[in-house]
Amino acid sequence: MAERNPWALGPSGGEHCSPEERLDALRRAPFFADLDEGALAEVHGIARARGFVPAETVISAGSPADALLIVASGALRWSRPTAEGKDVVLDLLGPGDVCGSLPLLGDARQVDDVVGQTAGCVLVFGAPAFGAVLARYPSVTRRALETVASRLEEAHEAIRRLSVATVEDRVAAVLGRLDLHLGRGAQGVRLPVTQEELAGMVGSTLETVNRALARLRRRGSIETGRGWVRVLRRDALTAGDGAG
Amino acid sequence: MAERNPWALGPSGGEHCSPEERLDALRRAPFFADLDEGALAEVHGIARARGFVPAETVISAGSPADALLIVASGALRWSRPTAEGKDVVLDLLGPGDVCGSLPLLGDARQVDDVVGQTAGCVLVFGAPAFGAVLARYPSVTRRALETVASRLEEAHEAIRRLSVATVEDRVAAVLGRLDLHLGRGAQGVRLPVTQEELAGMVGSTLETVNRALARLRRRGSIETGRGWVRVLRRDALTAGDGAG
DNA sequence: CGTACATTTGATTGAGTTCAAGCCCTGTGG
DNA sequence: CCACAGGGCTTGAACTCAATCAAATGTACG
Repeated sequence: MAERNPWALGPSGGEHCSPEERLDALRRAPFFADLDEGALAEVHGIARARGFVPAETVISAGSPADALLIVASGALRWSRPTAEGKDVVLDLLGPGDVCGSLPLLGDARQVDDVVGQTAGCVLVFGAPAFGAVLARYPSVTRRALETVASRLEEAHEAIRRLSVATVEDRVAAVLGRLDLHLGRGAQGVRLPVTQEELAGMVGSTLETVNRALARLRRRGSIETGRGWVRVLRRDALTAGDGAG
Repeated sequence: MAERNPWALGPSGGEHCSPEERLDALRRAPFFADLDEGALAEVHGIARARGFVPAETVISAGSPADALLIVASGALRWSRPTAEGKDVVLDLLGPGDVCGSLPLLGDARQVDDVVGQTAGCVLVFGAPAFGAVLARYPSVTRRALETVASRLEEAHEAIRRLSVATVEDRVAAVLGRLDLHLGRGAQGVRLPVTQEELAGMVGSTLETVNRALARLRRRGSIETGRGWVRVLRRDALTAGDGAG
């Protein structure tokens, strides 16, 4: 198939991103919604850039809580390790999304793993750097509160779904959200997820997810391929998810 | 059984709480951890008190997001309505806990129901009142951020458990958390939950929860009765929950 | 003392996991 | 250019946990 993969490694191997991409990420980050261009440039100066490739660990659970990341390009997978080794994927993160924790925010250790889903680049704030931003721009704290509150809301929705919906409904819901989330602007992008990762996201198994995807495919809602899923009709997906 | 029920209605029908109880709730609320007694008294003056009885709706999903509540006494049930009518219980709230949403925090409507679990009393902040508190005491925003972040963390843990643990493990985990949460200080309090509510909390059914409780009871970890559960050995409960 | 509601227990059914095997695509190295 | 190997996808069959359906028993409270 001769389709260009928008997540493919760039010429530089994908480990870096341009200053424009970095600034754009800051503009999209809800944290900084109230800042003007000058302030954004200043914040940009405080951050450090770091590239990553697929499967590269960017944050590892148990390490000190000393980094806050903002995704500039590419996608990251945020997952929680379990004793049995079956990681639960909590979210996929795209440009403008935030992850990581800081002592400032009440955490001592990172609890979750964050690894590269595609190649890309993140902006990294250390604790002192982010503290400086908070002190200088009080609006950032309020925006951060909103961001976390809306994440909490999404998490509650995920809990509700895990409680009442079937695997097929949950797969559909996750695909709809990923499409909305990672496919900003562009409709019907190939979402870079394997079926195993989807299983981790809906709390199920590879095989069951495969069967659910097969039904969705037969129904014409999606297309699938090796390592990707394309959502054809987002509305059809979210129709039967038992939402309140 | 001749045991006094600590959640029973008081002489006044439980709809009110004393000024001391209200101040105590504010002291326990993480939001106000940085405030001194003078500031607390001032905040206390801004809030309005409201009593509730069991099963009374305090916040109803879909209503305007114009109230932030802090529990002063008693317990509230925070649940999310589903299309099928099977409410998913997201948490039980005790003294010092916060719930509700405000436009300030990015919400337009309440998404969840909050109803009385026992009798008790809450402190209510309207949007302007809470805005005034935020303006006067900036530390409150930061504390609020910590609070919401820790809630998010708990929600992620719940997601992980729903994904990998059995119903019995989930029941045990929820009981452990409720005991820690609602039984502050006093060990082995009768937790005011029915098995149906527990089912809502672990995403299961009445009957399955009953069988799980029976096993835990046989094992000597809990005692149960009509409308309550007592945790005897909290450590024994959390042993097998498949935590990472 | 009866009524309403919570709990308990049994039988049945079904969605989903687990185990097992085969296929297909892609990248690699001869 | 072809063979091969690894990873991801697909499918089948047995099995398991939990939901569902159906009573019966207990218990608080008017």
